[in-house]
Amino acid sequence: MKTTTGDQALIKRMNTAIVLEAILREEPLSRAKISELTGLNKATVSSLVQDLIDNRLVREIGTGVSSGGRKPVLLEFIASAGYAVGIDLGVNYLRGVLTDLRGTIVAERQAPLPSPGADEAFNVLRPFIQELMADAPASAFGVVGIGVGVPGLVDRGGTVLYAPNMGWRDIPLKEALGRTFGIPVLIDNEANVGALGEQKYGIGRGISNMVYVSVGIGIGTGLILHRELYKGASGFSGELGHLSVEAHGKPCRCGNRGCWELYASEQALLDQAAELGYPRDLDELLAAASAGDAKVRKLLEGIGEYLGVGISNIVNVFNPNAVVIGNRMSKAHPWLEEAVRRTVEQRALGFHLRNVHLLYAELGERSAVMGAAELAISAFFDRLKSA
Amino acid sequence: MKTTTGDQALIKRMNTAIVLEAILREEPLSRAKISELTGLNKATVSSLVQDLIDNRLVREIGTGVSSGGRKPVLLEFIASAGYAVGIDLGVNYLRGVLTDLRGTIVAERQAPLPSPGADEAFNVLRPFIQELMADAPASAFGVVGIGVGVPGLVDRGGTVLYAPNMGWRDIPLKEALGRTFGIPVLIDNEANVGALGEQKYGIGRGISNMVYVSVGIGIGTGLILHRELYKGASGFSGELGHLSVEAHGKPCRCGNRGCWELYASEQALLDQAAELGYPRDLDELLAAASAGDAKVRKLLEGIGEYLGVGISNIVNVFNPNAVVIGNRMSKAHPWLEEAVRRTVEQRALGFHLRNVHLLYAELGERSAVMGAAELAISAFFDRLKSA
DNA sequence: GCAACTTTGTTTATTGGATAGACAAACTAA
DNA sequence: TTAGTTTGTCTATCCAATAAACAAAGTTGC
Repeated sequence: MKTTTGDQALIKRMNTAIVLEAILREEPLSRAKISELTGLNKATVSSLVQDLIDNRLVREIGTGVSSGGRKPVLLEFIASAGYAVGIDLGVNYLRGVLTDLRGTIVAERQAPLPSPGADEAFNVLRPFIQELMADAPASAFGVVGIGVGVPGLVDRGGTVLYAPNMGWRDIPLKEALGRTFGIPVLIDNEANVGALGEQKYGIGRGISNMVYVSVGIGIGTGLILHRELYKGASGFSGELGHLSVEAHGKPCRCGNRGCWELYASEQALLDQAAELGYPRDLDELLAAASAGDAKVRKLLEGIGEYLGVGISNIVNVFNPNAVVIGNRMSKAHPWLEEAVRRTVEQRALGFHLRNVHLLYAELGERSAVMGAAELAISAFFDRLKSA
Repeated sequence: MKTTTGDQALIKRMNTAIVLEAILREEPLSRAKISELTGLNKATVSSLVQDLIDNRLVREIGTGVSSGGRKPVLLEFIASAGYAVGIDLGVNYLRGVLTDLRGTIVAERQAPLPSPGADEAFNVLRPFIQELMADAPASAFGVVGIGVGVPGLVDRGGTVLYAPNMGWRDIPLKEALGRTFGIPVLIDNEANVGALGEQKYGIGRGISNMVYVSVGIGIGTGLILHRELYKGASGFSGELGHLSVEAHGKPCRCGNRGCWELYASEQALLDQAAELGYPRDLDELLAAASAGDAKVRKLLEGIGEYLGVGISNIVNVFNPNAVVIGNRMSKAHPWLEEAVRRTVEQRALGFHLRNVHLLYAELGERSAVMGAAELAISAFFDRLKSA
């Protein structure tokens, strides 16, 4: 009597999601067109659209041009029905955005993170998020969530199990932020959110199987398989930076030997450059390369080759549609590209090469923040679907 | 008027599948228990069960013991409602089973494959399958499909793109068999079907994320992620045998260098053994190891270590619940186990090690045939669900 | 052996979402 | 002005699931 007939409700939720997604994909759109596109009956579409309008997610924006009969009433998604906070928590910086529900940036902030201690970081993070949230205009749903990308392993409960470069262990970040702000909080690894950012808003838009390689001081990876972030048995996976590419190579702090990131990361580049007397600074090295410094270019080519070695492995293992290189090293793109491409073409299996694209992050330093915001946005849509 | 009310039908199919799966999982089962287990209303369950009985998939097998009231009527799945053929097409052998819908072997056959040419193979394969099908008892659905595992790359359309050890290129095996037998045919890579076999009927029963490592002359792998075979962009993935573990190691025929299978396969073992004057035969080497031959044991330990190197990579990349070592080398299990375990514990990331089990194939030489049969069985169930 | 209680499974009336088809409104084209 | 087209709503109907009542078949305690 009170229960909504169990599964009758499910099919309504499914169809509502189908209608909403059609609008999101092909705005502006009439009811008739939605019916045609989705195969749902016109009456069904009308009813579901009315619900969406009542829920302030969709609005009518006037009539379109006639195609020989009554003019269609065009519908659009109300992107300003809610806002999301995305945070990129770096080892020594903080980057944040406030976006609308479509991922358009409304406000943006940056701050240094002087000390990496968890308590200190939290004391900086709290007002930082508060200020971003204060920038949100009045809206139907308000700020729908906070997404955070962190440089470490995160479990399903949003606890940062281990962030070596910050010295963190078992920091219950999600719980702490959730208690402070009282809205949904989503935490994930920096590479995972970067992957999400590029897949949703960047160069990887719409790609089903994509591997995002975050090349910074270390190498992290985010796996998007079947359009979803892949997580392993424990909720974290894809530590491809610790894929051993030299079985008897240098020992790594992770316990393994010959890990990929020892040969292909920014750290590897800086170490090699230092041996030649260059400063330990990526931007200065890139300036030198730009000015024509042959020794630096040679170094970059070496890094590119090792990147290619690891990417060949990735291609053979995942047979993805695209590999996207992101984070700080993507700035070196012009001097890496050729060596990476050549190495991968030499090493990866021919059948797999056919379908793979080697791409460089389009959002640059914003891959992670945008992905973090996307975490919050998609969690919001998921809640809509299941309630 | 004629359309089955679009989505009303979907929910019935979903619920029917839920009921059927409950019966499959916890036979024998009463209607009341199913209602309790699934949360579906008793009346709904009764109605759906009646449909299943009408469709000859389920039957009543008498009453169970009372728990203080009317005795329950127990239901069971009719495993003999149909049969499936599973074929393991090897480089020089043919292995086949006929199973019922639960995967119980009803008939089994083996034959040599004298010449690996595609036409000759097909001439042997056709009567081979015919004889297996002739062994099927009369049943409601008859033989519901043929699954085949082949040692090569298979595309989504069931064409064998490349089987190096058989010299095959672009052989439309699915189409040929489909035309001959007029029932559904499913073709997949040997390692993929092996993974499926172990995950459904072997040591990996019920495991969500599992990597099956088929160690034979080469190394193939089958990835089961989220309980499903993972296929990449082109429909084939998981060529982990060609994961480079020595970036500057031996060149491989695949074009890469230092591929894992060059160091950890049966071929690697036989080559090393031959250098020491041993015969090129796995069984003889295992007999020697069994008799206490220290040199052979040392060789096996070396193979185990290299297996461990690759498995550490797998663990770090996929964070699976289990890694299952199968195919011919699983026979060497007693002399590999310790070296594999030690190496993985040294090299894989601690957080990932927590949840991973190192297992050896339980079905032995039958992993692949059973997985092939499972391909046909699950395709049959999928057809039931969608029609 | 009987009354009271339990459990199983079916029957019946109701609910709610999707649909087909009719229809009204708004427009084009000739 | 008239005929035809397109859009969107309305209405009657269908169908699967459900709650509640009910019948059938047990058990248990005295």
